[in-house]
Amino acid sequence: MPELPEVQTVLDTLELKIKNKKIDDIKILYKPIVEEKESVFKKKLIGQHFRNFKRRGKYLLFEMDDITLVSHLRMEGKYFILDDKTPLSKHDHVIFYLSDDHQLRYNDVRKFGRMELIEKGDYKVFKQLGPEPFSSDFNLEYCKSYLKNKKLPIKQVLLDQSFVAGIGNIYADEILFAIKVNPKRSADKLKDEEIKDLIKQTRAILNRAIKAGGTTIRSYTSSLGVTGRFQLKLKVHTKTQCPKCKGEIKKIVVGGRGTYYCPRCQKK
DNA sequence: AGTTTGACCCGGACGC
DNA sequence: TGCGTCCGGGTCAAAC
Repeated sequence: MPELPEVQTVLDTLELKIKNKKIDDIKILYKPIVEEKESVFKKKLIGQHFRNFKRRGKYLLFEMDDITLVSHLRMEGKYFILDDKTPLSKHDHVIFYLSDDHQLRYNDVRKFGRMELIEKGDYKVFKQLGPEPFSSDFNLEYCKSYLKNKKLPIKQVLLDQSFVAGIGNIYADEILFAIKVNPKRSADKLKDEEIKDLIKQTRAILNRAIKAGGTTIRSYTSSLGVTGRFQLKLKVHTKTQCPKCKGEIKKIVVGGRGTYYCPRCQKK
């Protein structure tokens, strides 16, 4: 499940591979992935070059000459850059034929990913998104006022993209472990010091993961696809033993999501 | 009106 | 081998 760091890694890898490449043709094999009508999508993108590569939350933004292609990988979306001779694989859904005999292929086992076109600079599709974790908008005042009357478990709030953009299930667990807060703690019960730490650790963990993603870029192979699979060493998520107290890591369900935490280190 | 919950989209993995 | 259930990111509708 790509979260902010993986999306950033995918973006950086694609920038390295296809910047300024032109789209000659497009094939859509599974229509619901693309929000636009196929004819509109093709008409607006064919002939355009990949100029700039940006990210907002977990969304990839490909700025073309006249329009921006927005892509969300959801659970398992991947991009592959392959030459024309490579046979299609089972879950390839959208093919961009590039002008250099290569293809950018969107592959998605679950078919949950989505693509859409927006006019350049028209960010109203992101109006529900909260601040970027690295931006100055994600600060103590903002967090305090957002969390003030929230009775939901803090884990659930971390996953809410309107609070802060880009955090998913894995990093939410890691962040809460880092700040020693129980995932079920009511969001309004975090102390100022803990909120401060939440901001700090969120940035630290995402930064470390992005750095680890750099490894992914260097070791990129076309057959594995541009998945941005992170290399960051996890401390709680999917673990059984706490690296701090050596106690047992528990798995529970919070807000319908599998949640790992250490009952001894993370206070309710 | 604002907040919270739940269904939905899909197919691989897993249990029986 | 086969069937049923679970999982999950984001969206949207329904319920509170």
